[in-house]
Amino acid sequence: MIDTRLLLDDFEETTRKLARKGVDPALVEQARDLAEARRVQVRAVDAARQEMNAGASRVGELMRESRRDEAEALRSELSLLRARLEALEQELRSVEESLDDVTSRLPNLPADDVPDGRSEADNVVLRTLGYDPADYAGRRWEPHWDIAERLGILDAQRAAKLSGTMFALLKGDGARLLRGLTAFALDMHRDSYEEIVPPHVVRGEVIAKTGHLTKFDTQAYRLRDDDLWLIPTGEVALMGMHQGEILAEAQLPVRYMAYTTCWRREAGAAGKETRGMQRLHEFHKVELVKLCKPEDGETEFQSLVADAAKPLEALGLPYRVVELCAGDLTFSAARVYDLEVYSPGVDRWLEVSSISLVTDFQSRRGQIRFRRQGGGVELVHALNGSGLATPRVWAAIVEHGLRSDGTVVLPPALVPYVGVETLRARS
RNA sequence: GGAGAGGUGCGAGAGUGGCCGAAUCGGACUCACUGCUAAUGAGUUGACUUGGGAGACCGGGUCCGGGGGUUCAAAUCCCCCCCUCUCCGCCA
Repeated sequence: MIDTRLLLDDFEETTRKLARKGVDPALVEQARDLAEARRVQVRAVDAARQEMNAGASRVGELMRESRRDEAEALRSELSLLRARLEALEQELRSVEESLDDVTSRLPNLPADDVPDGRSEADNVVLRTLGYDPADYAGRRWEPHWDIAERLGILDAQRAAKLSGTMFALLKGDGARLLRGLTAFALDMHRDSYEEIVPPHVVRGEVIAKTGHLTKFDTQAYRLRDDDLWLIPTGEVALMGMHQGEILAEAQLPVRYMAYTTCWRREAGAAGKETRGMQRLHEFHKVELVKLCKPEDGETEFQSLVADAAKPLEALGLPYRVVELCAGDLTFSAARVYDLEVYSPGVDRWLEVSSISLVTDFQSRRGQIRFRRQGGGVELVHALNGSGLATPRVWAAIVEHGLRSDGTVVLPPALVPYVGVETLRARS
């Protein structure tokens, strides 16, 4: 959530920034009015409580001095005051509820230099690496699902039998390729990120504070008999680790990575772009997250982008870096770069990593803070991004490695991890 | 899953209805002493919120695992939940 102080102290500017993200100014105004109403109500409640507290200690004094009659009289007086106080408190709660309801619909502010724009069409390609259209002319490319089925490393039929559409079942070298990819990515980042194996099932409270469980975000699967949820991304577990904590300045930046399974309901996503490994209810991913001081956010962001790109380069996959325009930014992000890998099989750029600078948006709800050396407590800034999302990278490797004889050559960097140089159909 | 014990500030730990945002010890920070470090002495040291002030700061309110309740008054009494530890059971 955003800082409600911004609504009160810097309303014009905040409205303008949120408008770039497509937020109706009327909603911002509504939030501001409620924030003001809350302050007024807080003052009223505090005044009543002050009176209450003074009266209560006066009763104590009178009792000690054995002035029973006076004490009794004051007690019944305070009894009435208490009723009034409770009414005021009730009103305050109701204002706070409305305020929370409205502010929970306000996204994070975009960073100032994020390009204007309304949709995906206005996103800016910052750089393209390793891609030459000429490389793909003059020969036939196949989508990975066809190649993989032929090689017997992906079995969509049986996955559907077990679990329905948008699930994958990998076999043989396909399974090994997945396992190799994750080990490869984890090794690549081992010096800068601490590897974590978190629980894959978390409390509703934890996931809610990461912003992945709102009225509008119903991606996560819930366990039927418990208030526990399957993580839609490792970010949820990693960001949840320090909720409610005040870290020492010297601990920052915190850099974690985790290889986890991710589960997403992907409601409404059925259809054409879900074939093969493009979009799954269950997939595997190495996630990177950082917590840092506010002033280090942009630097950490750029290095996170570089870190996320490193495996793609090492695997020799053509990719591009896209900066999302203000209107296309995700709800909690101030800045997002997407890494997209070119897929010759479908002739499209597929998002394999989305790197977000979340500033203090998540840490405010999660109360993840740090104490400055000289004193003073502040919210940490948070960043996250995929270090390697396996399904689409798996698919890209299969498509790019395709040779005319139907076999698939693996990138050399991966060979030690998979144990073979070529994926071929089992005879 | 069953039985018991317990959750208090940065840490340890006292407090069982008003004098408690909270003893004491430790840690950290500041100052003094000192060539430096150590030691010693003095002092400071929770978060959030609201009001005043340019600010240093000052006043009010809330918070003793979380949520309800009793009471003029709750860290303290009652109920529910969460967590930790010990023992038993089960188990990869």
